[in-house]
This record gives sequence, structure tokens and C-alpha cells, in this order.
Amino acid sequence: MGSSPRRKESCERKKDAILQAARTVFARKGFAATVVEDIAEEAGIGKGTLYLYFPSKEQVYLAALHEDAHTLDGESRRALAEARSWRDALRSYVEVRVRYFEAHQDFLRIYMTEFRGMCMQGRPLSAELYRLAQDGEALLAQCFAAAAARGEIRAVDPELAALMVSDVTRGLIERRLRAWGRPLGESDTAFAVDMLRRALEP
Amino acid sequence: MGSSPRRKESCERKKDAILQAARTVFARKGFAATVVEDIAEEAGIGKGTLYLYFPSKEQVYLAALHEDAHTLDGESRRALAEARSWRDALRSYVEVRVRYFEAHQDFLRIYMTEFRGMCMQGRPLSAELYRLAQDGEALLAQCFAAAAARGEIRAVDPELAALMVSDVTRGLIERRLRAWGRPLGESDTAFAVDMLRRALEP
DNA sequence: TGCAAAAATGACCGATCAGTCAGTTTGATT
DNA sequence: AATCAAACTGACTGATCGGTCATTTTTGCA
Repeated sequence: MGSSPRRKESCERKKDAILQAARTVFARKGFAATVVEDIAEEAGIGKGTLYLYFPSKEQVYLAALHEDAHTLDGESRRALAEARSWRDALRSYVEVRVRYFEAHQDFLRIYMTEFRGMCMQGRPLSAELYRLAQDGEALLAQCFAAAAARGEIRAVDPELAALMVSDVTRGLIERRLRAWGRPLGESDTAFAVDMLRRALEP
Repeated sequence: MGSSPRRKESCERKKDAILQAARTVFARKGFAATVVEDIAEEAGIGKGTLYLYFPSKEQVYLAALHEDAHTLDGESRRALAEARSWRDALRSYVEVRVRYFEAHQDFLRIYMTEFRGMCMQGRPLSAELYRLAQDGEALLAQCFAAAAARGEIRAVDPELAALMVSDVTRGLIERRLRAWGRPLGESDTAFAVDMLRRALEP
């Protein structure tokens, strides 16, 4: 599709436009209920054109997911690397994720709704996505292990602690997204971080 | 479909058989990928017969979900009512849910995979299911509020605390189901309960 | 046993949709 | 202006599947 460098760039731009449209539509209707023509329309192109840039509906879906997952992973890593203490790390990790998902609700809706569902069905769907998820947790676990070695937190199993942080974070995010129940500002995040800190302190 | 009491009972038995088949198939393939004929075959009947007992694929799905959700709700209530202290309540709540889902993995797969996804899409899907979920959390919140009033736990927002317990429990359940990562026995449940206790203690 | 009503069935219908491809438009080059 | 290839398009196809209904089988009763 693109041979000269000029062509190549315009091709990439179009791919991005398609992905952005896909995020919007998938987020609104879910994978199964989304019709490829809707994505094309949202992107302002014909259905046939979409198939020039992606080989299938599923590949569009995965490409959108991958891009965002990588960005989130990068931001999480940066946050953890900059943290000066385990408390900082914990707070940053939770806040970065909550903020990212707030700013990319489309992605979140897809990620939470379909990706987790597909995992649950046993189908791995994408080894890379799976690895990214694991890596995020492993990073946090390492951080806890180090803090435990320094005696700053109790000698808990760092992996289990990281998983628990993940679970709590996911809850925060999902609740924000649904906007069910009473509206929650920052207070719920602060509460959750505080609870986790207390649970980990010596 | 059933007029005499004799008829009525056989009708209920058949409905149950269909629901059990539906659970198996929905759990294996998800809602969208499940074909009504698969459910009928699993139940050992023809497709037309299924439509004599349920008006649509979606109603079969919801009926299966409702039945299990009610049972789980009942067991949760009983566990909380029997608890003699907030620690007991916390442990029981988590354990009852983990055990129930372990014993009803089919239900769990449906519940976790599709129901949550559908909620996330904004579609309420079933007001009753939604209410049951809320009720479970409210019950736990009440329990925490009482304990806080008695000074047994810190003066936390009981609703937020209950939500956090929910999130952690869900994580335990999902991990058990996926059987990804290292195999976890009872240790993760015990760990989670212990962490939550520490976070709540004065 | 005979018979009518109830229950069960699966071929069939209409709608949907992912993916294709023959034809059209665009724009770069001579 | 003429040419041509790359980009684009949307009508079309084949397959799928939820739900129906004319027909067959079973049941309960006289």
C-alpha cells in the first residue's frame, strides 16, 4: 500500500484514523454488535478501503487494543521508575491507571468489556496483550519485594499484594466508567490507596 | 404448556434441563457465539421445543443468570447473618462467594464474561440482576457501619469499604477461573482477607 | 384399541454481515 | 492533454442464525 516514504506516511495516518474510528464504535457497541461498515463510515471511508489497511475486523480490534495497551504500559513503567518510595509507587500506579482510563474511556470500554471476556473464555486472543498485563503486575510486585527486603513493609508475598492492588484499581476504574451509584470524585481513589497502604505497613 | 399439576411439574423439570444445558453452552462459547440449536442439542431436544419453554435466546440467558444470582444472594445473606463479628462477616462473605463460584464455574463464566460486559455498555440488561449486585454490597456496608459505630473498626466510609471487598473478591474468583499464572490454593483467599482486616482495624 | 389434544420437531424464512471484486476516481508523470 | 497505476468504492455473495409453523409423535383417556 505504501512504497515511497511519502506514501508510507499517508498510509500510517489513514491507519490511525481507522483505529480511532474503531475505538469509538467498538466502545459504543461492543465487538459483536459492531458492523464493519460503521467503522468505515465513522472514519469517512468506504468499507472496501478499510480492508485495504486491515485484513479483518478482528485485526482492527486488536490493533486498537495493542496501541493503547502499550502506551499505558509505558506510563505505568515511568511512574514506577520515578517513585521514591513504595508509598509513592503505590499511589502513582493507581493514579496513572485511573487517569489513563479516564482520558481514554473508549479504550477502557473495549478493554474491560471484551478483552477480559475473551480471556475468560479460555481464548488467549493475543499473547502480547496477555504479556503486557502480566508485566504490569510483575513490576509492582518487584517494587513490593524490594520494600519488604528493606523492611519498609510487612513480609507479604509481593505477587499476591500486586494482584490485590490490580483488583482494587480495576474496581475504581470500572465504577468511574459506569457512573452507577453515587458519583465519586477523587475520594474513592484516595480511600483505596490509603487502605492498601495500611494493609502493607509493618 | 402445563395445566394439570402433573403437567406443570414436568414442564418445570424440562425448563430446568434447558437452563442447565444453556449454562454449559453459554459458559463454553459466550452469548454471541452460542447458537440456539447447540443449547437444544445439549438438552436433548429440538430447537422448536426450546421455544415452547422460552420466548427467545436472551430470555434463556437471563433466566439462567437470575436463578444462580438469587441462590448466591441467599447464601451471602445467610453467611452475613450468622457472622458473630465483623471479621467473621468479612471472611464468610469472601469465602462464600469464592466457594459458590468454584462450584458453579459455568455460571461464573457467564456472569463475569457477558453480564459485566453488557453492563459496561450502558445497557442495564436486567434491573433485577443489578439490584442483587447492589444489595450484596449494601449488606456488607451495613455490617461495616455497625462495626464502626461500635468502634471495632476505623471510621471508614462503609460503602467504599464494601466496594473494595467486592473488588478484591472478584479478583480472587477470576484468577481461580482462568488458572493462568501460578496455581493458587486457599492461600490467596486467606491473604486477601488478612490484608482487608488490617486495612480496617483501628 | 381408537382418538383427540398436547408436545415435539426440524426444514424453512428473512435478516444480517464479513469479506470480495469489478468498476470508478485520483493524481502523478510525460 | 494523455496515460496509467494506485487508491478507493459499495453492490454483491455466501454463510450464519434467530425464530416460525406445518407436520409428526406422544400422551392421556374413554
